[in-house]
Amino acid sequence: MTETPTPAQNHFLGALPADVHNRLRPHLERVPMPLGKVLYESGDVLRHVYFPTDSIVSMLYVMESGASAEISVVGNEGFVGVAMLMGGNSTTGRAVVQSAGHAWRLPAPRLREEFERHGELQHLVLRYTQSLITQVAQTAACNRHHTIDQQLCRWLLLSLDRLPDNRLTMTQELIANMLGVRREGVTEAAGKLQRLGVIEYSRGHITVLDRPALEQLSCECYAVVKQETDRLLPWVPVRRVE
Amino acid sequence: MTETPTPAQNHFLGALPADVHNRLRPHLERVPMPLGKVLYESGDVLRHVYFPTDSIVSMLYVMESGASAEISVVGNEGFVGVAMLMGGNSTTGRAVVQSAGHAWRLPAPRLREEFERHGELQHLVLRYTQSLITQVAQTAACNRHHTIDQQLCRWLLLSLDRLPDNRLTMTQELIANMLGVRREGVTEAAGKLQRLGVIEYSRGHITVLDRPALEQLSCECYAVVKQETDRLLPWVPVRRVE
DNA sequence: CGGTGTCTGTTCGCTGGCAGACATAGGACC
DNA sequence: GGTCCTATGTCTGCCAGCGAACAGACACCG
Repeated sequence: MTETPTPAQNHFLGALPADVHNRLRPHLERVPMPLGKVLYESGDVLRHVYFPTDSIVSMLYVMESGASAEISVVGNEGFVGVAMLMGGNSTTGRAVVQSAGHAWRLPAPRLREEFERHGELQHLVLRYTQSLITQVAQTAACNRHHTIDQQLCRWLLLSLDRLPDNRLTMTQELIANMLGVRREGVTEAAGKLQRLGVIEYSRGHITVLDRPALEQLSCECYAVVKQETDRLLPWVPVRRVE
Repeated sequence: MTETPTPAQNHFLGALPADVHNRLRPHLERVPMPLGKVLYESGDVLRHVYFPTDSIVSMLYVMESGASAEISVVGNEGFVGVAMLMGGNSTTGRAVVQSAGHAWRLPAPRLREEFERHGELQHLVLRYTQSLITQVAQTAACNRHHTIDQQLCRWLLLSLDRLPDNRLTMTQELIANMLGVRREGVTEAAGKLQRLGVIEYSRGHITVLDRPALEQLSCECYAVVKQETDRLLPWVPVRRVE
């Protein structure tokens, strides 16, 4: 990402008509997204929305016991803060930066204003919301029925689709938190993938060597979500299989 | 339910301003909702939306393996077919009548027209959508971390809130499908509740005897969803604790 | 260069829930 | 009243994933 940063590096922003873009542009601010940064805590009022370019944000639910589970992932295909437009102004769950990078930040009232013009932006937001619901729902079913091995593959693929290359920076501990399983479980699953030559990793750096194999080993959930997302968000460039 | 049926028996319809109600009323048709009826199959184009009065509809995801999992529940607080308004026109997942009764049915285009007036109906729909997302997300986390025992309690409470009395008509087999677990698991969990005197059941008829106990035994997920739903849908009468 | 903290690998025992198989029992229907 | 079906109860393996504990190993920092 050495090119000049532009809002269009976020595909949602890139899909907006020129007039909408021009209205929002003055209020968009490029901000760094350091790993682990918490954008919203459960119950917070949403002051800004974030359009990631090369970063990834996870929505996490944290239970009373302290256990957590990832609900959905947001990368350069969408934005963080949908709840703000739905009338609730706040959200259950926590938004955490899961992969460091940058995002464009917009004050919540600016997005709301534009949403209430009932124009193209509203259509896009609603479609995006629908794709989010699909993702969350599939996660629910996946959590019920699939093994850690399968879910790890799904999760790697989801992340990969939102990153510029085939290398991820994240520890097994972090992945375990996202999947809502023990770190040891991830170690074991990742070990299998490593032995199969599908991935390679060391101390927080994962390189995907064989993406097709990953898709093979993943549960159906990845493909289901991807297909529905591509249908609902036709503006997101479909990633070539490497 | 011996009173004359009116649309307002569905609280969502009941919350609409008079003018909106008057526009929709001629197109509303009261239909029976027999147990097990499939309203939508995965991928179907949505032709109608359904506003349950005394019935309950479950959104199910069915996996390739045939295993299923309930994603969300809809009763007299909302309606089935949100996806139609979000721009996708179809859903992933299946909508099944989980508790027999009736609903008001509206042709999808009529609802869409009204939605696109950007008036009060749109606001209500968006808030309702937000509450659905919360429910689905909490289900995902619940599926990951909680036991069958806890989930059964949660599920009974969710159903109870949507029914006129404290009696449910549903077999353990059916509940197992909803929770995405084996029938034997439900038998065991229900047996415990029966022994504790919390419920009573025989051959598909469940009577809840001690609702507070049920809330005690349930995981936090019920309360979380309920609280957020009450916040987002203030028009739904809060049910007194019996 | 050595120390310290972070990340990863591995082990042991335990339990929740699965798979399958089968026994019983209340209703419904003839 | 008998027969059959559906709903429920229970059992025997079995395994994935948990909890806890610990050992090596790389990486950075002073």
